[in-house]
Amino acid sequence: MAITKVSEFSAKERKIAALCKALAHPARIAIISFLIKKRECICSDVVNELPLSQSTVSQHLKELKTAGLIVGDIDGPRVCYCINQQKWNEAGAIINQFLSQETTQAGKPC
Amino acid sequence: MAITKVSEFSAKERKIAALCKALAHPARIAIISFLIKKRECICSDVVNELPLSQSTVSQHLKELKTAGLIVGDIDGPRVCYCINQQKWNEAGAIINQFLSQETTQAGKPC
DNA sequence: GCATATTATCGTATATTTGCGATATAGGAT
DNA sequence: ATCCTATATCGCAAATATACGATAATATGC
Repeated sequence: MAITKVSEFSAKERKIAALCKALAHPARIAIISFLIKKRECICSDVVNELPLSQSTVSQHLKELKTAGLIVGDIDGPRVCYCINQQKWNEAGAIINQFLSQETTQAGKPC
Repeated sequence: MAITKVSEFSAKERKIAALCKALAHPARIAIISFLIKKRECICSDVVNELPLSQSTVSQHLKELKTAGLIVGDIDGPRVCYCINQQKWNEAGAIINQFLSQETTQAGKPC
């Protein structure tokens, strides 16, 4: 790829793309769904739920955490994960604003 | 990666992830925004708009087309691109449904 | 026919992602 | 201290994605 051109796009464009990227793998969609359903759970619960190894799950969790969508609270030897309510709502608002732009101003179907 | 585990997830999870993946690059966000604004345009218009080469833009357009989000209509030597209204709306509905799940049933902030 | 314009595809280089096993780290229990 | 459990991280291999130049394909104009 030589040099990535990501930095040449606007902050908004990069933000939307980054959020979508965090959700661009079925494992991460499944993790989010599971966390919403269970409200909170530890890493090993997720490992039991998904067809992936512990290290791979840990990686996906890290990506979601880096994107800010989930939080991990250390609870003794365990880590209790849950949705970051505020960031989740923000992300939803940003993505939905993009998705719900009006596309039918004129009438030409191309 | 040895073997990708994507197929072991549900169709719904894969669908959401695939749509997000199509939107997971700022160039593709910029293309969609541009198409919405201009209503329709040819490939070279997009090339002039983005800081990327013609071949790279063509690749991004192909990904968006494969995801079903845009359509390319051949118009002589040109290709006129525009948003696929129906698919775009469907995609918005699917993603938004996922994003707007209720996350505050109980009260524990984790 | 030939030249030009527009777009797609090929080939290639590099970057990133995905996935796992092995290992490290940290806390709890005995 | 030692063992066990739970997570994170490292190292590696393979798959994908990003990017570009070069080339092919297609349509138009001459």
